[in-house]
Amino acid sequence: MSEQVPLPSPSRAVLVDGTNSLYRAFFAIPGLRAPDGAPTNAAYGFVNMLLKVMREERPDYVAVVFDARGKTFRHRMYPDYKATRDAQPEDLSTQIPMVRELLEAYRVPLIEIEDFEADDVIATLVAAAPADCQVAIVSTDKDLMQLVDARVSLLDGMKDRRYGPAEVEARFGVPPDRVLDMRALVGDPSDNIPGVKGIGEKGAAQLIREWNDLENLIEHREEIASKRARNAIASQLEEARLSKRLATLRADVPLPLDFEDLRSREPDRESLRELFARLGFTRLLDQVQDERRSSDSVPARIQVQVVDGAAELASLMSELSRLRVLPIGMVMNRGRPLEADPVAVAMALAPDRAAYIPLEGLGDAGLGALVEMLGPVLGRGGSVPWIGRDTKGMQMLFAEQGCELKAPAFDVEIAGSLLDPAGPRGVAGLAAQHLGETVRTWEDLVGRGAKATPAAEVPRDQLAEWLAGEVCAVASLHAPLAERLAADDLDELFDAVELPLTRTLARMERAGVRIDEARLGELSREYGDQLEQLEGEIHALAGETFLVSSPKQLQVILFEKLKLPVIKKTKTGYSTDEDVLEKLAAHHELPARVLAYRRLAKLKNTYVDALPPLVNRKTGRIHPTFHQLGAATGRLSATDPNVQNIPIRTPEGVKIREAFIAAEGHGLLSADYSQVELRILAHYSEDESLIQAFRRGEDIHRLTAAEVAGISPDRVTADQRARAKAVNFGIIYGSSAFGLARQLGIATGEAQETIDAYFARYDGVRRFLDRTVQEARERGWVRTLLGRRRYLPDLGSRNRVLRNAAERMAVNSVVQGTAADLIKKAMLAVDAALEAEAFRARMILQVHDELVFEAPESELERLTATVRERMEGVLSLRVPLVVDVGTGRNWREAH
DNA sequence: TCCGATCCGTAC
DNA sequence: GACGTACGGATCGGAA
Repeated sequence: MSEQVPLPSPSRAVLVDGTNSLYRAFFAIPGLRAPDGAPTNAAYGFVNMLLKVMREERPDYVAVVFDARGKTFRHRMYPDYKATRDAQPEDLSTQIPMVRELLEAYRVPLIEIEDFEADDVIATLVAAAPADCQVAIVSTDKDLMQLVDARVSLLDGMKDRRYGPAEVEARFGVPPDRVLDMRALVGDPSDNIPGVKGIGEKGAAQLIREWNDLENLIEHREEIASKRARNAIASQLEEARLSKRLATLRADVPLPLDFEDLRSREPDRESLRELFARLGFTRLLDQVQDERRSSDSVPARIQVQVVDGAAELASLMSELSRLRVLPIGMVMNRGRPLEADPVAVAMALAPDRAAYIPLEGLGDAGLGALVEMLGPVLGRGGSVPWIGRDTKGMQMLFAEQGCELKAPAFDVEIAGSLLDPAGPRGVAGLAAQHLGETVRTWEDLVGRGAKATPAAEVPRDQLAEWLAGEVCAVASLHAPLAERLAADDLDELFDAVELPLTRTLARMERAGVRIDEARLGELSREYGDQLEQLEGEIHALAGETFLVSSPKQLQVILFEKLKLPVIKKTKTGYSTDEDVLEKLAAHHELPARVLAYRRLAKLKNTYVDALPPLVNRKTGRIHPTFHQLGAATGRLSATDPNVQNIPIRTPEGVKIREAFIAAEGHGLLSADYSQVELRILAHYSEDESLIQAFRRGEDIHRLTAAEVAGISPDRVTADQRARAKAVNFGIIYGSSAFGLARQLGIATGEAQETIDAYFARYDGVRRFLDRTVQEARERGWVRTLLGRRRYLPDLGSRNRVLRNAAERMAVNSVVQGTAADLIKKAMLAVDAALEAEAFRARMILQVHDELVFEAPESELERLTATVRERMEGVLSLRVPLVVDVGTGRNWREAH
């Protein structure tokens, strides 16, 4: 990373004047018809033009804009506007639906705004584009010349012609910002804009050069040298002014989308194939099928060297040690690295050359032999930095073979997620966005879901070509992604936190956690019996049998048969969620039974019965996958199982936590940050009373209650404290009075009073919230303490619901994301200490503000001190960080 | 038969 | 419409 020179990399946008382009295509290519006889010439020409522009511009954003159907605001200004135009040819009109379908398949947004022409929409989009975005407008319409400047150019989609400021001036004799004034004089016969009769292009340019703009020219009309021009202008003042108004583009068109919505996307090749076949576009059909058969640009140029045998492997090794950086990739038969059934490994030796190592070709030793040779190069003492996609998985795979790799020098997926948490994940998406190249996804190769071919059954040459393509794409992505990380000040977060964290997470996942299968078996039977019992009671109360777990059927029973009151609606019907059933319990016995049924069914289905099948038969433990940037805020997420939502709040749920146990002779240690998000809020808000409360180590909810009510903390009731706690969390989540009221079961007005009292007391918090939203709106993104970003395009939405939601996300992302920063750093610090201080303890779980360790019993005491010290000292905020530590035989005891 | 949408509920 | 971030089970209906 650090050797990369940060270069600004401006984004590019292509805005196509669809109406203009379609007309041009219609007249340029006569006669083409689909197999069914429908004319297709304009659609075909249009698509080819679009492809040409996309190929040449490789835009990050793209949109096609059409004139509104029917009249526009210009017709109201001037009833004769475009009065001389012929009606749209019927053969053209019938092709517009085709173009719509094609654009949909290409996943290019089509914009058409009532009352406005394409030009106005384009002008609005140009204004909305990011400041550093290079915009290419595809049109031959002269009105668009007025938009040209250093970052905006006009492109002729069919000819190789580009109008920048210099070209515009060469063509019209005036710079782009004077084009309008010139058009005022010249007019436009095709739009029926009058202009000033008697003045042509040459004369107009001269006049504008001399007098700068129309109004100045009019003011000094007596001084115009040429008598003919003087008279013409004097007699047609209003025509000139009207012409200018008509030619002026509106940049304030209300748009139904945000500029971010224009991000280029991969086409839907299935739909394209179907469309091309239907329309008889055989050349395009062949192209898209070729892409599917063999994969396009990147792999097509890649040389694949298949390494088969010890001698070739040895010669590859000598080549590797000379590389500055080694991109490495792998294919596994099953998704999970720990149940590793690796099929092949590949390395990019150059951006267009890869070595492919099928593991079955290496004899019995297979991967082991390869790892043994690579170890010295890529291991902790090794000299070659390595990069890849899923570098955590790679480390797990190697570690299983006894080779612990050093942390990678780059990971393209992590880099991509850091650059934009909402951006594309896989190599294909990243290559499309950052390289403008097409890379096949794994699904392109093997298919999706149940139909997918197992990796081992894919023919070797296809597998080799695919993996070589991916690993070469990784190689090509390295530099541009690194540049963008540096440009966005994300390089330090990436290098110092996210990259080393891949190694910590790999260690953690390999460690896994032991579960008490016997105990879960007992619980399963117990819950099963109780569920059967409850189901019987529910059916009896309902007077018929039905599927209790079906909200749809339950609705019928509750609201139609029993005529219970409807409390809340969902999108499709009446809600039967917990809230509703609690309220209905006052009317009838049945809802309470359903609640009990649901609670037990949830525990049984989601945890009790789901955990045992996840036990790895080699290790006897479960090995959850931690997704390093699983949440948009920077938090981890976890799957298989999601260990981050194991129950804890109810007595029944706690039993599941008790089934997470330590190995023989070991104990579990749980360390969690106390009130970390509120501490972060205190830090950011610089609110003195919050800060002081945390410094004094007080019960923050009790104190909040006391301060808001203006009483002393020891007089706070349980109810007051609960309310304060809800407000404290509500602040972080951005909840409204309505939401708070609903949660606390109080009136909205009362909730509002509590919130008002809170902000009156904690005005620093109010200022922090306002500042955060304000800055986010200006920049389009928020950032955490360590610079992690999240883009919130909806902050500028005209839809209030979307905008409010984005404002809540802005605040929450700063707080939640900063907490994620903290604990990630803490994980690195603790993990480093475990290694440096030769602990046998292992970090095994992370639950957002909690770390869980497993250690020999004899180590627990020393571990407690080390973990607390590292976690509390991870960063220095305006308030202390406090960590609560507990130990025990199972997770409940430890927590 | 498979898959996505919907509803619901668990955690922090 | 109304409280942020996740994952996942069950059901259901439409597509294959």
